[in-house]
Amino acid sequence: MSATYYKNKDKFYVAVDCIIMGFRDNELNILIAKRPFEPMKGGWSLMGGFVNEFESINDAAKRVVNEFTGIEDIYMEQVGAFGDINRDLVRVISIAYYALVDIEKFDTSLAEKYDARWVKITLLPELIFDHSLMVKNTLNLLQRRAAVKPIGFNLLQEQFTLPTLQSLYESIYQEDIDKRNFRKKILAMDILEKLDEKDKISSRKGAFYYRFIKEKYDQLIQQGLHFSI
Amino acid sequence: MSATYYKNKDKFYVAVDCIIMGFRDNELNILIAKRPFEPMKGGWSLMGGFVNEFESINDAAKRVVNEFTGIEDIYMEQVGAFGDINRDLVRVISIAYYALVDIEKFDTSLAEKYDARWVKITLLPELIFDHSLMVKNTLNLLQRRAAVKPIGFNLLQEQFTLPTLQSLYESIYQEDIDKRNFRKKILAMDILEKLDEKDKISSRKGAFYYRFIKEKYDQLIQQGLHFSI
DNA sequence: AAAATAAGTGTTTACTTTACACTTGTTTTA
DNA sequence: TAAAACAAGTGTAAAGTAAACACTTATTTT
Repeated sequence: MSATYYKNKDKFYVAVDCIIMGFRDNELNILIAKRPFEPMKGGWSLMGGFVNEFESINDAAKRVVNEFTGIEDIYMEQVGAFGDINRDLVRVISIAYYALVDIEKFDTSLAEKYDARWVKITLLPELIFDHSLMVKNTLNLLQRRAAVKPIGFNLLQEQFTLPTLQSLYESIYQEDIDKRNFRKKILAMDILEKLDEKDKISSRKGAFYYRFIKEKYDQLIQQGLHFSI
Repeated sequence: MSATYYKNKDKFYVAVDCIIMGFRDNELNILIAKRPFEPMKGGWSLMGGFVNEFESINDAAKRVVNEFTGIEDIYMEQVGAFGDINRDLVRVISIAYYALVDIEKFDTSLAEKYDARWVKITLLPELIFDHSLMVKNTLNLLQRRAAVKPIGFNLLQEQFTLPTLQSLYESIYQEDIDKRNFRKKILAMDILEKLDEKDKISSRKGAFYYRFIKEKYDQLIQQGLHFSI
């Protein structure tokens, strides 16, 4: 049986579609592009590509994100497989991944090359195929993840202020957070280091910069405690 | 570009692997089978099958679970796609789904046919390929889901006792739960109906049967409240 | 020098979770 | 037929967590 087992089975194109997220102007942004070919030419699309025979799907997703952003070492997580029939002219099974990137590291020359742009998650247009559903599921997943793992820092530069960090979480949860409660909670975990320098751009008084200290986080975990916002 | 776009892309066999869960003897059980063909012939495997060209991956998963259990109308959820290279002789990208079934509805004749058996989740042998990882991820997902959605009832018959329901959650979370706190919480939601009949088999005193009332749950949700264990 | 602006700071209250031990109903056994 | 065995069933108090809430401070602009 084994030799012939696969013989009459169908094969599929397998793609990865990436929900590439950045944080800018106090809001989550997603990189989308005008699709340059049929089907759905001209429609708004996530950044995607096909899986090659000799790479894992994780590697394919990393390759795609790197291709469209120029960024290496990206925090990514799989959202799931989407395989409704008729999602394309030719049937494609697509696996969605979200990626959290520091938008400052984005190679802007690639935006022109691929006709891509960062769009606030609250202002996303309708996307082609099931891409809008992928974004919806991603936000869901991100909300659950960001509550219990310090993944939000992947969206920020190494130094950030607490007001910025708070507005990041507000953008993820799409609701306001009390300033005092937020600071109390995040500082109580003792995973941030306060720096001497202040950000004087976004306020007159200036807000102190902080850094996320991975070692302190690891220590926290080792003590059986956990990150929680 | 469009016409030739797919031309030189690789195609893949796509399978679904199903983590079919039942509840028996106060423990979660998973249906596994001895693989009847190469590669990995004789190894313990989840129940799987290939996706056909003209069905969605969700439908493929439903078809597979029905094929191996005889059960229709199954609660299922996708766990994710697994696509490491070399997971098979011929490369297969597999999409894992978990299914929660009432083990009493299981067509036992199929167990013989497929050399399948229910194994306690705590006593699972090593499974082939990445199937053990799929089970691990499933338990993780199930723990998060069962905490906020009343999906556990899919594993029980229509009538069940509170001690049984509690041991179900204990098996999902793999930890003991306080009897009084558990009852308080589940009854406070007012989504169960107490019946007059008792289960006299598993204790001398007998435990009252309850039923899950979906209408009451829907009402709960409509009030902006939510299920939580 | 006053006004404007966002950063920064503690306490109280409400709610949720956890810990904890005895009584009840029924069957089995002596 | 009484006592022992067994799991079902029940309530309260303490601890911990989350939520609500308003003023002061540092700096720049006018």
